[in-house]
Amino acid sequence: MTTVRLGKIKNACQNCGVRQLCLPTSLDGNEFNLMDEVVTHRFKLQAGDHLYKTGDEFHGIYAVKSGALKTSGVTIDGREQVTGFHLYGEIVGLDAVDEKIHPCDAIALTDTEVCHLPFKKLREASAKLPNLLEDLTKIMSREIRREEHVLMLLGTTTAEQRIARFLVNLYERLQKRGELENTITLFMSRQDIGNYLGLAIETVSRQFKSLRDKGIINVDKKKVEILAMEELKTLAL
Amino acid sequence: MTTVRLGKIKNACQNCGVRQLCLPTSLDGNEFNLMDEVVTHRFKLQAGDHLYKTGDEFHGIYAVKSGALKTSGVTIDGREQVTGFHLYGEIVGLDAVDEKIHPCDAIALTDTEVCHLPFKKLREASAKLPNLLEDLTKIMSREIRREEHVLMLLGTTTAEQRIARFLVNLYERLQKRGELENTITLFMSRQDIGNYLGLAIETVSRQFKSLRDKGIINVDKKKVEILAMEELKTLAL
DNA sequence: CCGTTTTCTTGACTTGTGTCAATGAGACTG
DNA sequence: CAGTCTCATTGACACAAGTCAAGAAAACGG
Repeated sequence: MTTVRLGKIKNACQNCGVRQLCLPTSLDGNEFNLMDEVVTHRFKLQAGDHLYKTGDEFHGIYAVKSGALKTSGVTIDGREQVTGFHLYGEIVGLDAVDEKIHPCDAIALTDTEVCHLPFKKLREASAKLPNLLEDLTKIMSREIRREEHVLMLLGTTTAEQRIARFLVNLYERLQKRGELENTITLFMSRQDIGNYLGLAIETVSRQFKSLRDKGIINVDKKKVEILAMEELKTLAL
Repeated sequence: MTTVRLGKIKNACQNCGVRQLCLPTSLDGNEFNLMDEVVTHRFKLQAGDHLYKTGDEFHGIYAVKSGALKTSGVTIDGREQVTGFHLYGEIVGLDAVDEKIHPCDAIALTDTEVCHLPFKKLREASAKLPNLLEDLTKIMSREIRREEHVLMLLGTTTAEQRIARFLVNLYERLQKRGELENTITLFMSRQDIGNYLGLAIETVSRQFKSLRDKGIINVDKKKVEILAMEELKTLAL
């Protein structure tokens, strides 16, 4: 549970350009050389490690290269609230650009590799590279939409709907990354799922059981096999 | 209930620079002249008018100059879900930058004035003006944080907490705009509030009544007078 | 390897909040 | 002004999901 301090790990990042970040990049050719200046460090986190903590000074955003992270804030009354799960190919830290202080924790859920992108450099490079600027705004826009999506998910819905939507969403995100198996691995705990979906941990457990009883999924520990995707999607409606 | 089409209203926007947008602007002097090129139109909406609808092509973002808007999407199962209320001084439309299509509706809650900021121009100007670029990223970052805040609000909390937090948040936003009265005007319906907070309209009604019985607020139609702010904040915890 | 701790599951019970239904209060219209 | 609509309030009731509690199953650590 150690916070990774920047600068400690100084191994240069070779294969860490925009293209490999799974960003909606439109960069080509020489521009990549410039981009590589932006990416400074690539380093590893173990499950439970903090990438940053609430209140930490903001130095830049992070591209998740492998593994997964959760971001969670602390509500006014002191409870944890998970605000998102971030798979590889996604970006974390965009919520800190404004105030220059991280408003939430980012914690690795499993062994995870991230690339650090100093935001100042990114901005400077964006001024020279129109395409990069476009990418940057798109990435931020996408993050805004992602959160809106979660908001929609949390509106007045049943526990079953939330769990179903959660599974479908996770499946689709993994599918986009080329993972076509029907079995998805939950890297997060039941606690995290419940917290994220606004449900008690027991409810999460019961819903998994209920879906299993209906023959829609198969749950074994952190492995969830989707047996009837169409039915699952119907429940998600 | 008419959608305002761009281009129909072509009156140039005089007092619509960044400074007046209540943005965290750091622009000075001549740069403003460039900025004024970015702002194209300023126009009025009546209560119920759509600024844009889900699926509309994205032409730019909008700065709310007066009044208030709600943004709401349609969930997979066809229900409306309010994702935010936007007071004057705030920006709407940032969630469309990525896909170039508006993922939600933006509807005026009262008579509202907005400025249209073509995003392409904004981006082009940002490449020349480092400060503008900084502002743009900050604004987007702030929007991301705003939504995270709503997420935290919707996590496992009671109806009373949600209503209390909603009122405190609204009060503080109005206060930042220099409105120091203890009476706030809800420009949105109970329906919208309930939808936004994930509560049934009846529950909203009952919670208002309950807070009134406790002597914490005074409700008369859309006017909410806060009698005991400290107690309200305690309930919000 | 066994003891300890954490995480997950399952059951019994309670309660907050949604649903249904009826009524009241304004706002708008002809 | 009565008639129609929409919006808000209030009450009665049911049920989904939270809480409490106990036990099972992994994970961890020496």
